Amino acid sequence: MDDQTRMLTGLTGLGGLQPGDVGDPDSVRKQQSLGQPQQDIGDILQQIMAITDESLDEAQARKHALNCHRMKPALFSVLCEIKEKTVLSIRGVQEEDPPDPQIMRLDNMLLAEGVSGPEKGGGSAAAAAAAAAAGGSPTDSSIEHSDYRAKLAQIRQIYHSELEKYEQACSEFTNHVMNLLREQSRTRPISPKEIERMVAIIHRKFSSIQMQLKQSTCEAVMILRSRFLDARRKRRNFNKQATEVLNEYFYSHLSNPYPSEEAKEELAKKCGITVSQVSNWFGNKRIRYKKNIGKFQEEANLYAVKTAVDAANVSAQASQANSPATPNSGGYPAPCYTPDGRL
DNA sequence: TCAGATGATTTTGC
DNA sequence: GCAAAATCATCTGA
Repeated sequence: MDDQTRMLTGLTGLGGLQPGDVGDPDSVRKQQSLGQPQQDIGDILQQIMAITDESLDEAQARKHALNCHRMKPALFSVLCEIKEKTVLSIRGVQEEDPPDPQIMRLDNMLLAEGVSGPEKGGGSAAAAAAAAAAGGSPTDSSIEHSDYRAKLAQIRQIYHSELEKYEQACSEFTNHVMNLLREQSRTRPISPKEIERMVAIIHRKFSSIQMQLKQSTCEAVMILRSRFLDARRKRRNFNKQATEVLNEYFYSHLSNPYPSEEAKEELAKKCGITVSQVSNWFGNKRIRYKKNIGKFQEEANLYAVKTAVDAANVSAQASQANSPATPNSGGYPAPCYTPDGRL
């Protein structure tokens, strides 16, 4: 059964009209003899066709009369059904979009940065971590920390205010369109489903605008992060005492310059830096020592002597004259050389 | 201003 | 996941 046939069958069911009867004067005449409902449908169609030939006032009056016609709901119902099964059904296939992965990524990032979602220590925690990693002084890091937090709060405020504006605009526009369609549904066949689809289309358009807002916000956060928190930018040399403590450990463990987790923690504590900074320092030191032993020999000797003196002092204090100076035994080259490589 | 030093990050291999 | 190696970005002293 095709759509046209269905429509006519629908009308038949409602008013007794048969397929092929519409537009056929003989059939109309025949239907007139069959009863009032058939005549109604013919009348409605005739009036619709004739409405364009009339003046505006006449057309308005006619439109009103048609709106009040008792057969109108049935006719609109059938026309809506036909629309559902043709144009709208094709659109419907395209509307089932999966969630956009880009939006999900942006949402996750904004959430992680503490821009979207409930206000939390996300950004400030990141700031604190970065400040700690940068190894800056407490005063410096706290200033940068509060500055970063203030800027992040500003971004958050702008983001939420813009988001609210978009949502309000979306809601207003949706209501407007829905009212318009409901109003129009009195004069042309518009089903509730069609209105729902239109609302979905509007929401999609607004969500694409929201995505742009989210993208811009993410960019702003990234710029802020790189400006305030990029550890490379905030690199500070360790203080002299910290470097000495690390060097002492390195040269006194030259055979195996790989401090355990406990040793790293202790060194970090002594130097006032983080464990990962200790790891970085040892990583850099190992590779740079290995690459250019000659350059580091003087330094190695210095620390070897220092270690020996310290050990001797400890021994003297403990009345033990002959304790070993360094525990070196292979692996990395021994430190006690002259700068030209001689023992 | 610039070269070298240095701390941090990224890439690579195990 | 850890370490080596390469690289980056900043600091520092001349």
